[in-house]
Amino acid sequence: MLEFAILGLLHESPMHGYELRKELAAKLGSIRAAISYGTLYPTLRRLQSAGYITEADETPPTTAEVPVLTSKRGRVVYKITAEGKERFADLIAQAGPETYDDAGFGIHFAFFARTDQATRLRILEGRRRKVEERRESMRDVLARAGERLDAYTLELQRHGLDACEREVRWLEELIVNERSGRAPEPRSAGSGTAETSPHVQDERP
Amino acid sequence: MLEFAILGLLHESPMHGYELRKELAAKLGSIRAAISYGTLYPTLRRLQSAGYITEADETPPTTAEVPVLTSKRGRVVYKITAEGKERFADLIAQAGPETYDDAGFGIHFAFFARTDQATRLRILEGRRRKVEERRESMRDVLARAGERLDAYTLELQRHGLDACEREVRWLEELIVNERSGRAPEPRSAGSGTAETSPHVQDERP
DNA sequence: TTGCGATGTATCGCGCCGATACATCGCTGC
DNA sequence: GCAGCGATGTATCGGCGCGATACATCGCAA
Repeated sequence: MLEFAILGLLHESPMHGYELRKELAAKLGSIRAAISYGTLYPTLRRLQSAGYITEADETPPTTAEVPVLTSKRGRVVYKITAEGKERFADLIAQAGPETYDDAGFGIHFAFFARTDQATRLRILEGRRRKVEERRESMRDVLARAGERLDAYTLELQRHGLDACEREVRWLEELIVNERSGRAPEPRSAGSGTAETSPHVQDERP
Repeated sequence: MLEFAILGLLHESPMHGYELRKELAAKLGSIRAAISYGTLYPTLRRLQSAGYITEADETPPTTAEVPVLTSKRGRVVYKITAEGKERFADLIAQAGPETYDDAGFGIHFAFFARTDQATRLRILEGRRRKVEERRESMRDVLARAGERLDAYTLELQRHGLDACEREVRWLEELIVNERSGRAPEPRSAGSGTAETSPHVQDERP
């Protein structure tokens, strides 16, 4: 899953680890906490040895040869390879059941701008189905659990049920929009949100 | 974290693994998916060798000695020990920072009926603080990210921000109730939810 | 000049997950 | 009468991801 996110980010521009983590935190802030280094660096290694990313020597060597003696060992910038782009596309296309849990869905959604409309629709509907199942199961618990559960547990279920219902409604909206070919409407999110046009689909480097 | 949940459940009555999983799914349905057996059984083992739980031979031996030859190896029922209850109380009292993330908070909340009021308040406030921080960080992203992020990512942030704001309001309500000494008000959750009175605090076996 | 916070790379132990295997029990259908 | 199927039930394995920790450099403020 993190593999997917990293490939997605490097798809936009080369980056080093620290930067990657910050961008990820910004892009996925609503889904998950910042990625741990204990995950990030091993994953980068794995991606590199799989050939999906390579080290890009940072400084364009023309500027100056000044700092030769300090061995530096500074930041390591990675960039995505052709195989990496292919892999990313595969991961989008496959979209198994793990794509519909909280984390998986969020990450896939965050890269919808690089996902074709049919797949977007498929993922949104899969997610909706999953959240609906969750909702039904919680309704059941709330219905037959008058005695069995204490007041706090019930309150927790109620709050969770509410969140599920909200998410389903949100997904419905997105699905309707998607079917009609529009990108998510800009809506009020500040004052002058720029015209982020659909701009879907930009494969090929 | 799962250690805490298992101890909490066994605190109520002895159970075998499968049952434990189902009860957990019902009690924590709003928080997390059902616990995996790959977690459950090793955890039970760990708890047992730490002395927090023991095997309880299921059948009261008086009923019948009929099935002797079939070696059976059927369900293994566990029950909590005195050390286990102590451990559970410790885990409630400590309530470190991991108590405030999504999973940790949910699990602790689910056992609020066994938690004293002061600790309940402390946990609710810690959680609120954490969600508020998350909310602020997402507001920042939304404010300065007109250009940097695409429409889908923005939509994701908006949905996440909304969820944060709701949770903060929910927590505020709970905190007010808690301060005034009331349990969460029954509210509309069916037709005749029975009088689940506060009934907080039942230590001592 | 000392010290601190941001930037930056890296490892280690371990909790937890999903897949998988396997065995028993009771039901329904042929 | 027995075949198959879904529920109940215990268990292991590989691997992802986390939190803690270590360490090194840079710029700035006290």
